[in-house]
Amino acid sequence: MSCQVYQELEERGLIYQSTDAEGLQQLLQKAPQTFYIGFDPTADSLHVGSLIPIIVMMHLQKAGHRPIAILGGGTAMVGDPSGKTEMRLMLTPEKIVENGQGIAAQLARFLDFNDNRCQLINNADWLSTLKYVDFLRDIGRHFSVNRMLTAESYKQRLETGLSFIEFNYMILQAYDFHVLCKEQGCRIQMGGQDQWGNIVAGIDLIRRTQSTEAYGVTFPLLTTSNGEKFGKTAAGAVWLSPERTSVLDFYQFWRNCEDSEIEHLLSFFTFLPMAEIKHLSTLQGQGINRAKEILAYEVTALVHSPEAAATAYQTAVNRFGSADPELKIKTSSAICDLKPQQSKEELPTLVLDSDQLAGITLVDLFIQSGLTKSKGQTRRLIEQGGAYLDEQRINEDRPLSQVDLSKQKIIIRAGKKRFHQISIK
RNA sequence: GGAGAGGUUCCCGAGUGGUCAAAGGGAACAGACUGUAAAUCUGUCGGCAGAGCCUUCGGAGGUUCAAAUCCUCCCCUCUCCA
Repeated sequence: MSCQVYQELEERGLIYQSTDAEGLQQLLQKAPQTFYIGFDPTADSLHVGSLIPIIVMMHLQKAGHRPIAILGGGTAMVGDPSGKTEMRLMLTPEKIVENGQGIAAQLARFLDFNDNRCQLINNADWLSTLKYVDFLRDIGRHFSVNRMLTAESYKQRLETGLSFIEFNYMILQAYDFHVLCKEQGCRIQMGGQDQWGNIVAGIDLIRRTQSTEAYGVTFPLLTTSNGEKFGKTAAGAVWLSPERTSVLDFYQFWRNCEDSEIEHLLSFFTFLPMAEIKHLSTLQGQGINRAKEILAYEVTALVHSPEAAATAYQTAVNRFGSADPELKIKTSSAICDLKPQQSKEELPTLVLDSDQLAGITLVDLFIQSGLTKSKGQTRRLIEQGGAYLDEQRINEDRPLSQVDLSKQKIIIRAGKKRFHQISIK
């Protein structure tokens, strides 16, 4: 099995570039390897953009290799200019630590940390105690500025401006790799496509300091058809934490992907066999909607839980109908064990008692639920016919009526797809 | 340190005294069409009220009946020079 893992990744399109595909394959076949991927603690939760690295780690761990997740506690103090057009806001050390804890908890959902099968290490452990002059003499001497400037990640920034602190990022990341190679025998680094320069810098450093051949792999950068970064929506990024992105919204994010993306997304983000994915991707009309349901269910189950995914699925089916009510489309996904029933539904809910609702207008209600952000925006929504109360189009703003208040719950809707439930105490 | 260019609403980018909440494009949102897709078309796109006010054009002052637009100082970015 383990000898197949590189091919598996390749087949799924998870590999964008590789420093030495053949050497790497042999290495992975020969013996269990330690590899590492860095995560920036820029927020206290990961978002869907980090899902690819996580999935790759899962694939490799399943094949018997040992992942190290590096928390960029030290490098976050500097800020990576790669792939960015502007300098990032600097985070306070306290915030970085706090974010790191959130991320660590999330990673534990995906990877097996037992028996040292996976490690989480904060690079602040060695970076924060570095001595500047010593570092320059031992490590800095191995870097050619001329060479660094040719890196794609810097080229872009040379147009708009690059500060020295960011310029150092590459060296620090290379040093991470050097430390991990020396102390953990880690010879493989992986990362997003924009990390190529940083990874290669590490490999060069290791060759010079340790006379060891190290390897690097990058993943493709996901973009939407507009070239936008994947995982950004109107509401911002799609987060893995249910507090930041509700499970239903998370499910819907995948459910609403573009037709043309379905094959990619299934192969990247699910563990379904490739043969099945190929088949699902060829489906047309309602069939492709079933493929999207499978995608949404699988990813939600992975990130949240099968139960949460089932509930989100049920809710969506209640709202929008099922793409394959007779389960004609074959799949190995557990979704086919679920029979959509009317009863189960879980919408994002706002609980208010009747005092708070007394005299409240529909406009205010929409704002309180978070479906809209301002009164003007809500009025516009109503004017344009996109506001609904219990499936009835709202024609004008009005206070909630006695009839509304006598119900236990009311459902408001903005546009076709965004719902919120108000539960009345 | 010297010379020049510039910082405009989510982004890009026009605007150089009133007709500017600020062109145009993108993104976004709503509607129509659909398959909870894409493309397309239509509308919206600072806030509060409802056609009047408030906040916005790097920051702080100033000139003026009136400033994103003029003046002063400051901050930041880029380019060239030392």
